[in-house]
Amino acid sequence: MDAVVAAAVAMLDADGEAGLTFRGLAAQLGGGVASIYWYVRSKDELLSYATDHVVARVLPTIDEQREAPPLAALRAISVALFEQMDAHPWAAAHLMHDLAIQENAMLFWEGLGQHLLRLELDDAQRFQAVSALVNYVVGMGAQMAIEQPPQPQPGENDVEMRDRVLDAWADQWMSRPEADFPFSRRMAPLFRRHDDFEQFTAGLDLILAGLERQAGLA
Amino acid sequence: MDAVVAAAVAMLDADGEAGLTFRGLAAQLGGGVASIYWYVRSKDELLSYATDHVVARVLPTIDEQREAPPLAALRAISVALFEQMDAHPWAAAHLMHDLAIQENAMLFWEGLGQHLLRLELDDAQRFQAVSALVNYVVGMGAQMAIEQPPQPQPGENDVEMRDRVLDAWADQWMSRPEADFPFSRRMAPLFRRHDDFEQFTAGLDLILAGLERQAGLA
DNA sequence: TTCGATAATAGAACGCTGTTCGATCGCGTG
DNA sequence: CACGCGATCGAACAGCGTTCTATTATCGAA
Repeated sequence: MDAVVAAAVAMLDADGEAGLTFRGLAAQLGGGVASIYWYVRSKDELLSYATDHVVARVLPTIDEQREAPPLAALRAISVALFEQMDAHPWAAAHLMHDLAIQENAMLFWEGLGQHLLRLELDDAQRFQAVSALVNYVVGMGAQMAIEQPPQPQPGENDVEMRDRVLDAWADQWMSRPEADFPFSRRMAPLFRRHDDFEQFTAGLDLILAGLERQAGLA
Repeated sequence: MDAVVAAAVAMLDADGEAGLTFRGLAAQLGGGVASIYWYVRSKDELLSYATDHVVARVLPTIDEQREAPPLAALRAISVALFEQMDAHPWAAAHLMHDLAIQENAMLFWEGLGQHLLRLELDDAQRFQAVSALVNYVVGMGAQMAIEQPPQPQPGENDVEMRDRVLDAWADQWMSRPEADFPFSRRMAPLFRRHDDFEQFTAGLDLILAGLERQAGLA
């Protein structure tokens, strides 16, 4: 079972979601197609297991942050999940889909929540806060995945592909008339050399700043 | 062409993404399958057109907010897009996928950005802010879509289905041991009667509060 | 009016996918 | 030894997106 999920994760990392097929997975495992169905009920379930498999790697961070100040802990845990989304771009789209399977996603949710219990908020605010944080992290991860399509041109390394994709986006912005798109044109050069991680933390800090104020700490 | 996209949107609204097939779409249009390929290059492209079709309905709001205070305008425009994601849950997953096709998504991005130009921020902060806002709205829309699966049980109206799905989630939380999941168990009753729109705006206001402070307004 | 180019449509087929079925294997227990 | 059960296998099914090639409709130029 672990072997099935591990092989699935490897295939997803290599070729994205379209690259994971039951036939390909069976071939990699040296077995038949139907065998996989003994372990999982469907491809959706397999994707849920695979996603939970990579989410497991944020659990140490959750543990480490147990004694940290609440806001710092929320930040560190969110960053840890984003790093996994960045390393496994296919995962964001399937996170939180089936909590009966995704035990680690449940632990992540709970891990954020426990730090919110330590802030001076009412329960509704806590619920909204954890929801906002989770959706921001997952949404950002999914968006970053779009910018990193798993189809590199032949004879092209990662950084070259990244430059090509970013240039294509920036060109989209620059191709619009200045009068109607002053903002997009102004942002194009920034986007061309933007850093995903930096952009993610900047938005995260906006949410945390709002939370800090709501908790009466700022 | 408009008829193709309109029919596709109708099918997507009815049965979700899995409910849109070229054969079904061709049957609804009273034509052959291959005819659709004269208008779109692939299903992805069709989904991009369909998504842009519903995004078009936020354009009036963007126009109305031209003279509003920047933060209020950012809020109103974001809310308008979320309302479309709520009405068309399939759309969130495809927003911003192909800006060459999704002209209205581009206008939405620009619409947010122009209000950020009116705040006292540097360009990097503006870029990060619009990115955070867009990803939050889209991410939240995608997450809400998960909670609203387009497969109602037979003989069940919308509110009954919603109750059933929400109860299933809340039961997931309540089924964990109290000692390990104090937060989840405490949130379960809130989730059972939570309102998507309220939850969305609460998180949005956190981001806007952080932005307000960053701009030196609070 | 006729003709030819081009926009648009149609049906049939291809290759691939997730999924299911029934038979079969390996192996520890009684 | 034989039984039962966890695990595997090959073959088949229905459906999908996509492509190919042939055919029709439309319309301006001669």
